[in-house]
Amino acid sequence: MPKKGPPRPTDAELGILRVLWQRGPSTVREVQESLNEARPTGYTTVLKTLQIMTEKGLVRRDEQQRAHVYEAQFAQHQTQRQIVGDLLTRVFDGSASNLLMHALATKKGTSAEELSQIRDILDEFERGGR
Amino acid sequence: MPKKGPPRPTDAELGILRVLWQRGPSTVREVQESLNEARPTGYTTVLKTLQIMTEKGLVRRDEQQRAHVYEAQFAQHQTQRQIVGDLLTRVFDGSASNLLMHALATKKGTSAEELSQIRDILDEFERGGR
DNA sequence: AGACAACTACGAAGATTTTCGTTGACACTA
DNA sequence: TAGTGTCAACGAAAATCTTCGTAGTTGTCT
Repeated sequence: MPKKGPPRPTDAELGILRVLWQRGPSTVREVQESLNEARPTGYTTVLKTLQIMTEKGLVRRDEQQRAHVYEAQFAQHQTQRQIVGDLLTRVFDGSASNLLMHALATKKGTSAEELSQIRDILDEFERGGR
Repeated sequence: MPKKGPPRPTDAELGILRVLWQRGPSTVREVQESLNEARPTGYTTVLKTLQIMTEKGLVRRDEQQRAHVYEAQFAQHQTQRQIVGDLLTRVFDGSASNLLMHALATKKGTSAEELSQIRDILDEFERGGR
């Protein structure tokens, strides 16, 4: 059986996904203008990437309107989970504690709030864990 | 000033780095045989990648012996930190708690040991933190 | 209808990544 | 010294990623 998950998005694709997650379903123009604020990006560049992403199944396309509307196929948290899972095995030998340690190390200014938030996650995971 | 950090290793490069971190300084042959166990990889493929990695500064090469000896330029934890830092900003908007949450979610079978280990890290980070 | 603007589709170029075949150098051995 | 095996170097092919120019279509305005 072809049991295939979605491919890992590339850097450019991830940039587009972030826009779609933030804005919701959007036209090419809207995505392009959003990306343009951070970094100059041509219209056809965004269009082409979105077409490829459609082929890959990373986004869905609604062709009802003249300007097609694109929407992320997977929720942000799903994609985040996939990417982290991949990283966990490829870079950290599956050790979540190792991962966290390095994550904290990169952020000198981790707030107390964030730390207690992490503890909450641990508590919940321990309790309901399964 | 050209203040440039090392480039993010590609997938194939990361596979080689993992071998070098595990084995220590190694010849092309040794790396190739090690990689071969997990996935068939040609000798010249490994050699070429190591040459490119040398150009990029990801590995150092000792040409004293006939069979050159390669060594990772950066310690494993340095590279791990770099990769996580990159991921944190590109995928998680800098939220370490978010990152951890998704990391735990991918691993159903996170052991109690691992959880307490994470707590230890938090404690230490909070104490010595900054 | 004619002109104009916005859009999609197509193709291709340039860059990077990954793989491998071939060549020539070097060392060991019979 | 001739033969055999191992090695680095080189180039190139295949795949993927990223960008963009061009063409053709559709909708709108006058």
